[in-house]
Amino acid sequence: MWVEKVFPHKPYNVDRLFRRLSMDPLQYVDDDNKILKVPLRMQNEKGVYSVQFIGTDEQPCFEIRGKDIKNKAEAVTRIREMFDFQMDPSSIYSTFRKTNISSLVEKYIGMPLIGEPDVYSALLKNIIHQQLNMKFAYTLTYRFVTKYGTKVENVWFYPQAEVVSKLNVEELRELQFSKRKAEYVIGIAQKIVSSDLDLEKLYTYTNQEVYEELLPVRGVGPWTVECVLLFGLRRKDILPAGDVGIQNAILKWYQLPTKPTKEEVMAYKENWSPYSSYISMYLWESLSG
DNA sequence: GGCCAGGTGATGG
DNA sequence: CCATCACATGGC
Repeated sequence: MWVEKVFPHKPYNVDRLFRRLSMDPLQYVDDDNKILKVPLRMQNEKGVYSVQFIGTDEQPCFEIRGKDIKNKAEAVTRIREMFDFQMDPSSIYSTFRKTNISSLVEKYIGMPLIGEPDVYSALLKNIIHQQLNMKFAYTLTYRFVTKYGTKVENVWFYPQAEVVSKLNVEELRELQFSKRKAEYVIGIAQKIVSSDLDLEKLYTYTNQEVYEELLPVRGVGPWTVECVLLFGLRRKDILPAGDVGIQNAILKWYQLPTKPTKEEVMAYKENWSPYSSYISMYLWESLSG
């Protein structure tokens, strides 16, 4: 067993981190002891790591624990990225200072970007989440992962493409997937298995290149690409302008007469660059408190 | 009961 | 190239 302490910049809003993860029934969240457990695949092996908060917003500190010492460096790096421990709230704040949405920023500054463990999990999850209310989206993902994924030490791993590629539409229909959603999920997995689609190389791509790579894939539209960029690749300047939740949140915070269109949302983005992903998180979070 | 949900592809002009 | 529509089902 090894332990590594990490010290994010302050303020790090740990309550928002735990609150958001708690919405997902697949997450292992121990709110009383401020412990998360994280599933990571490394060298094709599944490992479970614990992340415990032991500081305060003003003096944030996390302890990361794992078993196998040979994976320590990579695990720590990936967990730092997943929970945005390198976040620099003062740069973010000074960017958002100039904008006219200060009440939102004041309320959520210090909330981290919260990533998925890997790009395939991010893609899979966001396809399942397309066009569903959040409650049902989480339920559907839960059914899928608890049926086809793997549980290690009470922590769920999403199934890999090899497993998903062998499913058929009918069995996903039984979980209450739509026919088309089932086709998307299976078709993408088959593309990955046949090497028509390589998600690993996306890490080195620009945002534009990621669009060009993913948009032609059946089942992947602009919203899904943006969610993969934000949650899978952890890009900091993503604002999913077509997202109905973002649109509703902007409607509310700017007290607009009607819900803004995608183009109208896009017009806000330059004010929030290069950190618009944080505004996206704040806006989503503001819909549930 | 009707409208909406952290969309997308297919269709028809 | 753009507008419209079907898709499935839960949540409220």
